[in-house]
Amino acid sequence: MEERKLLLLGLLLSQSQHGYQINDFIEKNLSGFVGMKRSTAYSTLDNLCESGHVRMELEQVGNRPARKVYTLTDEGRRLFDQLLREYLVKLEGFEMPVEIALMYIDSLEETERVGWLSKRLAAIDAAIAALAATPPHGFGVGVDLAIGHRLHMMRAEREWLLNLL
Amino acid sequence: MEERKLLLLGLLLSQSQHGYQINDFIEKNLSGFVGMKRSTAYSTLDNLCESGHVRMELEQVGNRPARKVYTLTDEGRRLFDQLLREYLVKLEGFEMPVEIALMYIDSLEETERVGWLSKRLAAIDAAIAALAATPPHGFGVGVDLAIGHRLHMMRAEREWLLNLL
DNA sequence: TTTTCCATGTAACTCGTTACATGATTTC
DNA sequence: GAAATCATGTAACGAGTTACATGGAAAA
Repeated sequence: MEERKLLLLGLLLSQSQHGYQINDFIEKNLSGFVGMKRSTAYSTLDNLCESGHVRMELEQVGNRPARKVYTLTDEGRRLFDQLLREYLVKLEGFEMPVEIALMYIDSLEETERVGWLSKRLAAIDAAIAALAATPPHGFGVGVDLAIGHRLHMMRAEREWLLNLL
Repeated sequence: MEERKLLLLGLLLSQSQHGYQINDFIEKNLSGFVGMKRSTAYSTLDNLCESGHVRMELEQVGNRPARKVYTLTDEGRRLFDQLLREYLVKLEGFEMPVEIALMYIDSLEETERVGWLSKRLAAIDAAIAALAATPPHGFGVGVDLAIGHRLHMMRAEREWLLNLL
């Protein structure tokens, strides 16, 4: 959850926003990069509110369901600072499901082995192409940096696969 | 869960084993690579038993708690084959928590930014050294292949960090 | 007028971890 | 006699997803 919290707190750094707005931003600008679902954002925002890291105000527009506008509090800013540093050094995420499969790859025959690895290669190529095609957002240098990181890691896998094949 | 199932089914491929034995093997040979906890293994084995993918037999040795010896069934073998192929192509695990932090890295001042990134670099170096030092197990080519993959990915991050700094 | 967008949620479920509990046996 | 090892679990919790539910407003 802490990871999602960091994401949300960060999005509230620059401006107060309501839940839908945040989800919208994520979907339109970060989909394919961040995989947080709508309901998760809503309930994480609730939690942050309960813990006092964000403040919530209702905003009525016409006859629609009231918007819940969230604003970062001082404690929220402090939590952000802490989580940012924590995740910057935290070494997690290197475990990849594919590695479990690789452990047992010699239970496949040569031809099939090559076939599935090639399939993986094609999938990675597609993912790289998709991510590389997303335009820079002007949201900040950091986002492009983060996407650059992801691309670098995917290219590394690609290289590894090619070498194996 | 499917990922853990693949791991356990795979360990039962070569021979029937009881829970403690499996946990022991993982701890002694795969710790630092696979992060599955003991209770998780026990309950996953239970599930596999209920679903008929493994068969369980009790084995009494002296006065101790009976060993539960698990054996792969035909359906279990089929599940293994399916999961193996599935995870071989599945593109997941590229999301890394650090990337969320990277998105917001420009909220740190130059000096601190460099400091934390250097810390990460040191942590990665340590992790690489630890993993590279684990001896080959003779368990199968696959395990070394999987560890090689992990090492490759960690070195890729290291490279990326160095380039950034 | 039908579809899409706006804006929120809840309930049920899965997955996994943590901490706890038990009790015999072997080793120091 | 104390500590580590053998061998199993359960209960409670946390995090997240899925599917479902609502209902007005704008656009096609």
